[in-house]
Amino acid sequence: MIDLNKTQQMHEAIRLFYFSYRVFTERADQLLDKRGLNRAHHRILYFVDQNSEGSVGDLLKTLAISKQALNTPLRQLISMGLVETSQNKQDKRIKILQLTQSGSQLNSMLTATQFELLNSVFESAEPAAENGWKEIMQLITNLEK
Amino acid sequence: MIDLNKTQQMHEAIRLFYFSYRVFTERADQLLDKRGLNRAHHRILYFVDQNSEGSVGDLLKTLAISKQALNTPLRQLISMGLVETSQNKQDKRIKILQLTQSGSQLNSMLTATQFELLNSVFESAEPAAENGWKEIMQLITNLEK
DNA sequence: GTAATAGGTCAAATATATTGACCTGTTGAC
DNA sequence: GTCAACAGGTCAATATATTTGACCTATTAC
Repeated sequence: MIDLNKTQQMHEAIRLFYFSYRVFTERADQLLDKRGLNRAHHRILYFVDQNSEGSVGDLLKTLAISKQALNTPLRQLISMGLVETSQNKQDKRIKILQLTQSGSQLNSMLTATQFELLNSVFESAEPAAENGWKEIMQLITNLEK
Repeated sequence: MIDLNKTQQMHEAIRLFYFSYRVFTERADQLLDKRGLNRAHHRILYFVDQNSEGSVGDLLKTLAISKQALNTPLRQLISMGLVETSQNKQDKRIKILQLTQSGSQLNSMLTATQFELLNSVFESAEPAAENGWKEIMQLITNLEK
């Protein structure tokens, strides 16, 4: 027998993924826009913060974009004094990326809006929901080849 | 006291959202690309299917884009015979959108890859995880103003 | 009869990303 | 020491997305 209910549930899950991601990024996008920045800049700030002292190549792998696509927003962040670079001592070809103090401050502000959103949702949900959500998201992430 | 652990967990949640969404859309994007279509076309197919006999205006509200941005991909789908239009009997200004048989077929194919992904993840996770995930996603979606 | 609505289109501007080609400087293998 | 490989950067051409603004046709509502 065809499980129509299951099909409906799956459609619901797909819709939830789409809308929730949109809501999730909305506030940070607005804040970025005020400074002439966009989601690409946010991702750079976020991952440079998370992988402090990482190289340009590391960032390219993480974001899975071309180096030309990274170049423009990264250069802007550097010239705005939000990201600073240094040289790897062992291998001088490698450029190390780090947030400056103001870069860190902006990143914290952006991230805070997403913190608050997740936090409020985790708190208003059933106690088990947070872990369930994380488990599912982790499993999906792990599917990446 | 500052809860560093909490901060780390929140960072982890943000990262999970980013990567899982990327993985989630990856396969469908590849299939679309083979036909010269993209995610925008997919969204149209998906929401026209979900809200069958909905109007152009309904679709615009759902997708939250400008009518000019909708126009091109929608026109392409119509000329490819994937979406068909008809007129609302009560109000002739309103154009009703529906998937054709081949539009429905393509949509099913695309959606199937996301079904399979979610299904396999829901099945390999703890039994409670699926509902937890849905609850969280629903709560986030409901935050939309 | 006139304003509002649903939908469509042209145009200009902007943004985003891609591929390809080529450059500098550094490292590592031999 | 030479030379290939690598990390990073840049120019150019192209494609694609998406926005705002202006304006158009039908149709409907008052």
